[in-house]
Amino acid sequence: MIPATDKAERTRQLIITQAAPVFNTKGIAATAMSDVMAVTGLSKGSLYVHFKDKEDLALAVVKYNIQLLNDSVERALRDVADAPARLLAFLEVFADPMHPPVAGGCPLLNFGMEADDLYPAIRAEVDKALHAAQNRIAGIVRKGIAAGSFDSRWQPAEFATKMFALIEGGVMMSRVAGHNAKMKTVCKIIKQEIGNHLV
Amino acid sequence: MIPATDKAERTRQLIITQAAPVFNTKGIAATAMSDVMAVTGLSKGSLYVHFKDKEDLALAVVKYNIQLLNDSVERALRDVADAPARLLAFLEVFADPMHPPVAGGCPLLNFGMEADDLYPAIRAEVDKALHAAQNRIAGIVRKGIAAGSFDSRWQPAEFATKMFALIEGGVMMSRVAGHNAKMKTVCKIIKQEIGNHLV
DNA sequence: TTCAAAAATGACCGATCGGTCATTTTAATT
DNA sequence: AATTAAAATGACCGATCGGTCATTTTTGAA
Repeated sequence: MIPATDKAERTRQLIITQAAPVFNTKGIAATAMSDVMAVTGLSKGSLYVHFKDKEDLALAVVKYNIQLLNDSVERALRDVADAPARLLAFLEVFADPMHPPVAGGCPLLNFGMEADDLYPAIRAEVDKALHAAQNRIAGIVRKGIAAGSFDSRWQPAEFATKMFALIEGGVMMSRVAGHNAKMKTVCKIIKQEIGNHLV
Repeated sequence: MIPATDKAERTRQLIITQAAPVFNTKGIAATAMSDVMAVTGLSKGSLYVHFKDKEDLALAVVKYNIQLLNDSVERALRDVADAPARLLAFLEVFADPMHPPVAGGCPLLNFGMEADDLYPAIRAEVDKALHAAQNRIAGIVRKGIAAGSFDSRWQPAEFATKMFALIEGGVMMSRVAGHNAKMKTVCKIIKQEIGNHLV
């Protein structure tokens, strides 16, 4: 079929965008197709026109939530030029876990922990995004070194892992606590770390 | 009733210990009471003699998994006297996320992320354990300072949050990746950090 | 050995699960 | 306006969900 109409694609995107916060909040196992029906206003049959099964929908939703997160990062980095400020802008995206940029919280943390034993395709998608996030940080550090902002002995990849592990650990603690106290500590620590490597 | 028999308590503990790895691996939502029947060999009615509903069982299982983790930590710390070695011993408990001391992985991470939006009682239990873990680290640092092993300007509580956030973040990354590479980096970073504060 | 209380059983319940499909509605091309 | 292929519907399916309960079995103290 020649795509004479994009109705299908529009409906598919509607389902994904509406279902995204539900999956990211309740989790995959606890989200029923009836929840997706309720939030989209579509019949069950229609959902299965666009997705072959629940896991297929879940994978699309995971990808979308990850893209929302990446978009938030890119938006925060836009118009920020120098490397130290860019690291702070990246950090700011995750700084308030109780009011996260992606509804339901960090999808890497949420779906990563649920998928690691049960959904290999989703696990792989999260893994890819985790590496991309660390590469984003490492790239900023490298540019900062090249621009003379950071100490050239700083290890970009190692710091990227350190910073992102701190962020994810801090987000988890704050989500469980129900407030941002631990995340504030983590942010302070990361900022000190950055400050220690300025030239 | 005077506890004329401890049969009930023994059965209750059997259910908890057998169900613990199932819940910690599959998650609460994805674990069915039929799974617990299968792993315990008990009838459904018997399960409901000892637990009023699934969430009641889940809470007991969460507590048990957390205790297993705490026991692993205490076992690792036993017979280790000086503070720097005790920090390393603590770290070692979490150093191999693909072969964790508690079957299914770190229960604080697993249950914390699943419970934060859905199970308030379990969330509170995990929160308590997260604070206890950080206090354990902070206490070791304080003793190390008092004993003259660590720089007295080191902030125990802040380092405890830093170390535990790094650990949990590193565990998450390694579980999602399916190997321990990121956790190895995290361990190296924490060891450097400890080394930097030796007197 | 008796006996009462507690534990264990398994059939059974209504609800909900993920998923299917014959039918109707919609939409774009002719 | 007619045609046709795709989208949407909702009743329906068997399986499984969490949970109940009348009955049987086990237990331990008397």
